[in-house]
Amino acid sequence: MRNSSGNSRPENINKIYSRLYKFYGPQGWWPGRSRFEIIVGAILTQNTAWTNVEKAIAALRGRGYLSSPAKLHRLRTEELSSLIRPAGYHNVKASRLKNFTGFLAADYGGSLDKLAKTDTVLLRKKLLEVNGIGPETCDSILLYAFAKPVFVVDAYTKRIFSRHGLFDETTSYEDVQDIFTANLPSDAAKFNEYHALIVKLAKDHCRKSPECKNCPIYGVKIVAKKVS
DNA sequence: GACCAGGCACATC
DNA sequence: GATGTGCATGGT
Repeated sequence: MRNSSGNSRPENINKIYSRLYKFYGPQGWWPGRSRFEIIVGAILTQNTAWTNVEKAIAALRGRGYLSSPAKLHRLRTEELSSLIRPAGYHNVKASRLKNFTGFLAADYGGSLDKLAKTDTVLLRKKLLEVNGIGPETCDSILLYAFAKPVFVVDAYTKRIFSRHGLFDETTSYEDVQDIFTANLPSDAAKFNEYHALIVKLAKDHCRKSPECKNCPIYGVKIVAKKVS
């Protein structure tokens, strides 16, 4: 059986980006009206379809709770949980949202501007210490809310690029991230678009049929220079 | 009615 | 360190 990781057409990570961008065009991520909305969305979308997240965001926005982190922080956890119910896992996510707003209040006086000025490496470390913020949520916040040049890895990235021979499916989050970072210019706009394009590709082709010949990277073996 | 969706924490071995 | 499990709703 011929699979899509066949070695007939080797291309590098940067070239795959160009190919996807030409095929799909700009994706306009992240869908959010403010930095805080993007952060809330990043937590709510954990293992959840975005259409469900939109309902929860709309409920919060309609009541003015997304106008400032402090406002959301003052909301009772039970009520917050009830408002975000459509996004699923509403009890854990309500706690996670309040963990973030609590962290912001305690360490940055509730100021997203102050947080934005923090050194990226330090900020990443601190965000990962917040219960409920793991690597993908953390990096989504850094990239999409604060335009930091951090590559976001998700289940789609692993599925697609392992299928095309770039790494083994069991490769860790950090190792996958290092491969992309080492093979692309450190450009937040490009990281933004690339991750969004991977999600688009996954939804468009690679979930239902890895053998789909209309896929823009069908039959391509993706290669990378070694991570030092 | 099964399966999946832009994860994460925690228990257990 | 690897593996298993709970968390939950809504679309296909």
